[in-house]
Amino acid sequence: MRKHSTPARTPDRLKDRPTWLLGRAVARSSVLLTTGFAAHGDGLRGYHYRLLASLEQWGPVSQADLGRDTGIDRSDVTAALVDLESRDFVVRDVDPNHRRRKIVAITDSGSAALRKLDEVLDSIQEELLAPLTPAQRRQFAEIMPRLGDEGEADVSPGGSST
Amino acid sequence: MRKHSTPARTPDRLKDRPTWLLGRAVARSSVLLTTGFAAHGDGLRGYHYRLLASLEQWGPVSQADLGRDTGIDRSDVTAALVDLESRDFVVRDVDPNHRRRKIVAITDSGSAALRKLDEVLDSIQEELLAPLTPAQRRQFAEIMPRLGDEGEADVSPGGSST
DNA sequence: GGTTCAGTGTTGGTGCGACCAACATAGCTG
DNA sequence: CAGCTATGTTGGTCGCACCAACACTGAACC
Repeated sequence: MRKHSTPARTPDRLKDRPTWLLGRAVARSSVLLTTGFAAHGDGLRGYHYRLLASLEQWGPVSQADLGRDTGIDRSDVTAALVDLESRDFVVRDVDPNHRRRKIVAITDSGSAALRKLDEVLDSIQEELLAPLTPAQRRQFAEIMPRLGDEGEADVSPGGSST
Repeated sequence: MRKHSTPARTPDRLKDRPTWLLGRAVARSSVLLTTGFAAHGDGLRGYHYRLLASLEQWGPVSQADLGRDTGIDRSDVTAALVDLESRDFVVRDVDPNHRRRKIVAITDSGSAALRKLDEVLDSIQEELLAPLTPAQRRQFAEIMPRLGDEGEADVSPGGSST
């Protein structure tokens, strides 16, 4: 486990700012995620989960499409897939029609790994929302999508997600 | 401006998970922050703001204490302070009682920069919360601190904050 | 009074998520 | 065929968070 990071005291100009609040919440979320993944995730990380989830739900696609679907850069997709392939969670075959293209498909053991990660993630959600009342959880579920969406949203740096 | 990242479509197992929702929200928040800072922030980043804010509010402290206050690692504090000092936003003097220690203090131009950043940040908050009704904003303000706090919270990786 | 010991500032790493640029190659379209 | 676009890959960058090691200081212990 890491050390701390939680500030001993937060300046007034910071402590009520929504961006700060969001950052704090995601910090806790990230702790839960990374420690959970480290403990039961078999060395897999956020990118891996997102890729597997996308493949499981929509079936085989080219790497470029996979990247567009998941919002992950082509180069990062490549790297993560190499990893997943070496674990036999995924197979990549050259598209016979488009010989430059590679069609990626999830394997049975990939699906199994996905389901295992699902359980890990589910327990993390519980832990994350523990401080909230049922009513607050409902409010959370209604508010958050609005903050994330934003019609012409077109960019995105920091957030780790998963 | 960057390119995208927003997934074209999100797998079902992901799209309602609180950790995912949080990640999406913080992604948008981060976009606003980095573009805002890039445009009017004079090359300053989150760490800089946090350090200046802490110094402004609680006055001169040693670097180690600064780190503990802000939750920023000693080594990162050093790097950020070197930066701030070169901009004359901060002065560092050797503590006469503890000659190994350096007392950091914010300068007038540092305070001015802080206030300028405050304005940038304020407008970002507005933009971030734009999709919410006044009632939802109140709920947000009540819910988020609970998610971030968490009594024995002790760790923290990912989240960018600010 | 000398020897441990904790704390301080620095340097140089690591990891993760998100990005960008460039390249060789494969298919089209003109 | 030339020119263009798309694909997978390699190899970078940046921000934030973190860790290890070092030289040094001051204080506590014996």
